[in-house]
Amino acid sequence: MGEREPLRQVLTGHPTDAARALLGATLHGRGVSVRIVEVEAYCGEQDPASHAYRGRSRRNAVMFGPAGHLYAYFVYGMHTCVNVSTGPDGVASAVLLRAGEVLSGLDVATARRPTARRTADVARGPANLAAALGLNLSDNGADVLDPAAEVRLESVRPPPQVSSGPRVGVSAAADVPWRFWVPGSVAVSAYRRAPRAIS
DNA sequence: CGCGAGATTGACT
DNA sequence: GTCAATCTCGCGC
Repeated sequence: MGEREPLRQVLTGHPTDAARALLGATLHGRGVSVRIVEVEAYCGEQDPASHAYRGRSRRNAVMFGPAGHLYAYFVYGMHTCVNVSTGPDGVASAVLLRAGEVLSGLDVATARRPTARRTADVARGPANLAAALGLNLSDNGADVLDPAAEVRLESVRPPPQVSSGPRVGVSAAADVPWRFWVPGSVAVSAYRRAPRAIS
């Protein structure tokens, strides 16, 4: 994945390649910018852990669309998490944004995350990342590669190293190493196996 | 430090 | 009705 290749083109490829390309990228939005340091790939209809595994629905429709759009979903009755859609139009896949380091707007982000005790925790964890940026379900479908978008992604420089391992908290396909992170980042989530993981 | 449980709502079996 | 791509707090070692 060349640095000069437009981000949209990389995201239109396989979600695991897109996931690696998203590490180190900057997500700007609503007064806060974060450097993405942890993500997970979800391979749509081929992937039992993906929301799109059982086909298209109202909730997962964005996963079936073109790459570079936000797929925001609500879980556990209280949290919003965000993905970036990947793959060509018509093929479902996405990359979940799991953690970021706050680059600017720390005061705004901290106000949105009153329970975070340390700076590293402000955008650590998928629901916390979404909260820090002020993202919610109304952001579903937004094009983050549109330069005029309120929430936008900027490819900067890929990290020197990327680590991979099993995805966090998924109950299916628990052995697939489709979680990617920047080793050494303080904002990377602690790995936690799903309670009812199927290995 | 690790483990366990509660919170709380929408989507889908 | 069941389950969920989570977070936080409290307890025990």
